[in-house]
Amino acid sequence: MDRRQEILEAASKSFSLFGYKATTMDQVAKIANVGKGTIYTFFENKEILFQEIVVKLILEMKLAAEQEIETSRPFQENAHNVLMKILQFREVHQLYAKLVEEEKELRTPTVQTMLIRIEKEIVSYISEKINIAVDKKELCPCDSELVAFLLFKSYIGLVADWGETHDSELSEERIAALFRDTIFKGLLP
Amino acid sequence: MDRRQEILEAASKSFSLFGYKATTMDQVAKIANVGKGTIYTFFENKEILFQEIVVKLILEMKLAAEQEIETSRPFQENAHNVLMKILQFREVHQLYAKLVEEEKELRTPTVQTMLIRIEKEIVSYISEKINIAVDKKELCPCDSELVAFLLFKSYIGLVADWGETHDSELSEERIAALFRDTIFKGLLP
DNA sequence: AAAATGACCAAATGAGAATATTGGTCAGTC
DNA sequence: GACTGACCAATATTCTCATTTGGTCATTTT
Repeated sequence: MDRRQEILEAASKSFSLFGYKATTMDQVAKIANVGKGTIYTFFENKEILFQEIVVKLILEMKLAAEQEIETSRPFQENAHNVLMKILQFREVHQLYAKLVEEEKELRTPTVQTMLIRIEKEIVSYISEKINIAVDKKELCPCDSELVAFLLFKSYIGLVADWGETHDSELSEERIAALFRDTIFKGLLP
Repeated sequence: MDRRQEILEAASKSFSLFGYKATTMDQVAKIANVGKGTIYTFFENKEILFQEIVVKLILEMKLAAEQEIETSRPFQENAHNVLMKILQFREVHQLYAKLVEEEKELRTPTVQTMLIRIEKEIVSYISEKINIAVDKKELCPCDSELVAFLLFKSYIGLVADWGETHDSELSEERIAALFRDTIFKGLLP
């Protein structure tokens, strides 16, 4: 069997279960049934190995997002579904959730860097979708990069931070209604 | 002279200069030219003393915000000015800036609690202003609490977090334009 | 000979004892 | 009776030393 692939799977499993810092190369070697040295013939170091796994995570997330899109539906609805899916991904996907947790508690710098990379990817993905919608005249022309950033940060804020200052969680309908009445209303032609 | 007042000023100075954790009661006593025990005749404990100072900070901030408001101008403009003022306050005001820093680096729980309190106060202040604007038919009726939260989180995100993922800072005009074209455009009657 | 291995090493980390500081008290001073 | 600062338990910090870790490379396996 492909040793490289086995190592990737072992590392992915360990990162998902214990996080970046708590995963040792010895452990990865053991799970992959491989000598530790072998890992280094395929991956320069721990961080590079991690990077490759994060790239896979990003692809997975994009795939999950893409599945939420139904071209016949209005942009607003697709955008809402995609953003909610991504935020749900953040909580449900083992690896992503673990990294968010590690960043909050441990502040591992490598994890921090990688999470920023993921966020950048998300924002640029949304930005592309906005550009497409603008071309199709579904939206007014706008600073798509900025609007994407605004949407992402707003959704994160409402879903993840609202609980910090309020007792009850926000319902998805209330969030959808807010965006319908504010940002999207402003963006429609 | 008023001993209570002297203690407050000394504590305020020390909190601003060194943060909450690094400020010792001995130090406050020394700065205030007062025996340590005296502090405890006016304030139950360190946290209560801190609270009182934070309440003052909130008042100061509300005052600064209020000065940005010119009733003859449209809501949008006032809101932008108030929010920018608050964010500037976050960076410029010695005590507020120190607390934000301490929260980021040290994670002092007391500071965390107090910052949440300040944020709550800001959001509820903006929420009130929105309600007034709705009454005056300057804005559509809306979920003012949510819209205030959205505005605050968005502004914070754009001013404070944009730099994390991008090299150049956002200009104030670009921010203003974004909100004009999105959220506010949606809120206007 | 090419690929895989695991004993090995310097550097980082962790445990935990020893020490110093801190928030808070209260017997005594003024 | 307002005020003080030596005092105390509890927490925090520093220091030490043993362990663990990422990464290498001489040796073994295929």
